[in-house]
Amino acid sequence: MTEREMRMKTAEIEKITHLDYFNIAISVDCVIFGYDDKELKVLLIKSDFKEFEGLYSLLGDLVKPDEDIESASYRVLKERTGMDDVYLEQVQAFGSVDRHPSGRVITIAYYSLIDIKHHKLQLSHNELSWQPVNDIRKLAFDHKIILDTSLIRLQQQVMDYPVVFNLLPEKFSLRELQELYEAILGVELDRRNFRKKMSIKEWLVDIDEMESDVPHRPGKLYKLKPEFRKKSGRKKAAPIKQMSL
Amino acid sequence: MTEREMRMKTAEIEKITHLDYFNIAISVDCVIFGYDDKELKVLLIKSDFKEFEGLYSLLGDLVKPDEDIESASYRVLKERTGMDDVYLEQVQAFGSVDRHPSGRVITIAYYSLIDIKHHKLQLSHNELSWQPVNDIRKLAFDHKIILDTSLIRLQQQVMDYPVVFNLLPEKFSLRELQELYEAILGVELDRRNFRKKMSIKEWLVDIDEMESDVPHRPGKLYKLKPEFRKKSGRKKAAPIKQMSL
DNA sequence: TCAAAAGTGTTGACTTTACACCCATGA
DNA sequence: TCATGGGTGTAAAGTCAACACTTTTGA
Repeated sequence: MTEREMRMKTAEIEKITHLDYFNIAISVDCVIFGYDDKELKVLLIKSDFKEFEGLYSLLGDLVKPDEDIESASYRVLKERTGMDDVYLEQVQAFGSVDRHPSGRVITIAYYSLIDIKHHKLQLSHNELSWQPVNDIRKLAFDHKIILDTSLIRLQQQVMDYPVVFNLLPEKFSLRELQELYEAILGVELDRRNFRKKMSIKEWLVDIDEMESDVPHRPGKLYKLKPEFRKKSGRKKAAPIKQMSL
Repeated sequence: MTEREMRMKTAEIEKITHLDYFNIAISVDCVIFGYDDKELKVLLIKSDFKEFEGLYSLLGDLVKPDEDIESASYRVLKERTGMDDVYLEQVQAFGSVDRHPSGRVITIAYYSLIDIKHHKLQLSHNELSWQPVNDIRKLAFDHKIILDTSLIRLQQQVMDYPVVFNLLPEKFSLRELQELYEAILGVELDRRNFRKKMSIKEWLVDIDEMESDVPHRPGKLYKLKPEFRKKSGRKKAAPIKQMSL
């Protein structure tokens, strides 16, 4: 690189920096929750940014000018998990001036609930990994705050609406369901009271099958009644033309 | 330089790569609630967009590149109401591609609760007006949806936290407080049960004064205990250098 | 036969709702 | 003296929390 080229680069960056003073980029970040091994997990990726070397971050991308923000988060989900038709809900926007090292980027956080078993796909590829929510101490950017906020939101939702089923396979036992609630809420629940409450809510249908492969008395299996199967997803991701990266 | 380091983007390069995407404008819109004449009201302005001639819209502005989104909404509030130190809370972002006729604008909605009596200022100036929330049928842009979403959020908050006091003067009677809850929630409440609940919550302090100017037996006046006076406002608006418009 | 979880009801504490009368004030 | 809301308690219904024993299965 000649000195002239070096100077050019500087000038170019100068111009960009200036431009960027008048412009704000907007991204979506997805807090993708899964449930496995009796723990609530979240899908993370090794950060690409030098500034955050060694840290993980949420999955996100810039919003394209011709794409709804909800579609953008569906796109990120689909690109990263291969899954479509998932539960997705906006949490809120995060927009501190200094939250992103390369400039002004306001991000809109979404949280998503997926059945981790349906995934298993492009994991070892990029540096994606499922990590237990409770073990996470630090993330790139302000992603730890986004995660914490999303978890609180999930905990609130879970108390009122039948959303946790998006984290489970279609058929599940009451024990699995209770353990999932316990993992999300971080509390222990009384089994009899839990079952009573579930039967009052009338969310479940007994499908007359039993667990198998358990080292103890098998429990009945249930499904969520179809009328409660709201993916909350009104819009699907637009077809992906090209994989980013 | 290892291959991984090569693959790692620096912040500078990231900035260049994604220059294309700095093409979306971002705004805040404030749903400013007030309470007067036993009705919940919202502060609106005549839209100056041809596309929305005759319609009102929420108060908003573009976010400046060097300003936090929360500060931006404080700024809008201060510019429009002259009030500082108000209750303000983010609702969510709205980002449909076609929500704004003059281009791609993603907006972040905030709702605010103010004491309408402390306002009264620059009202007749621009075309600001307080309108009863229940009478509003149509607004410019997607502002009706933003309003509806904000109202639902307010209703949820009100059930759990002592926020309604931001809509009242410092001293108020239990009747006024109850009427306010009724206006927000759109239900009638039982007076005895309402008073019992308030006394259990222990939010109020009896200031040993009575109403005056009421055409009936005066009630006691109360204040909110100072420890509950959370404006939720961590950040104030940055000092305004120049009035927009 | 042991370990592990399935399945199942009752009681007391607390919360919520419904409801009615006398009182103080201003017009 | 009348109209208006202030101020107050109780009982019944419903919800929530705590708690233990028998049964079924696989190892």
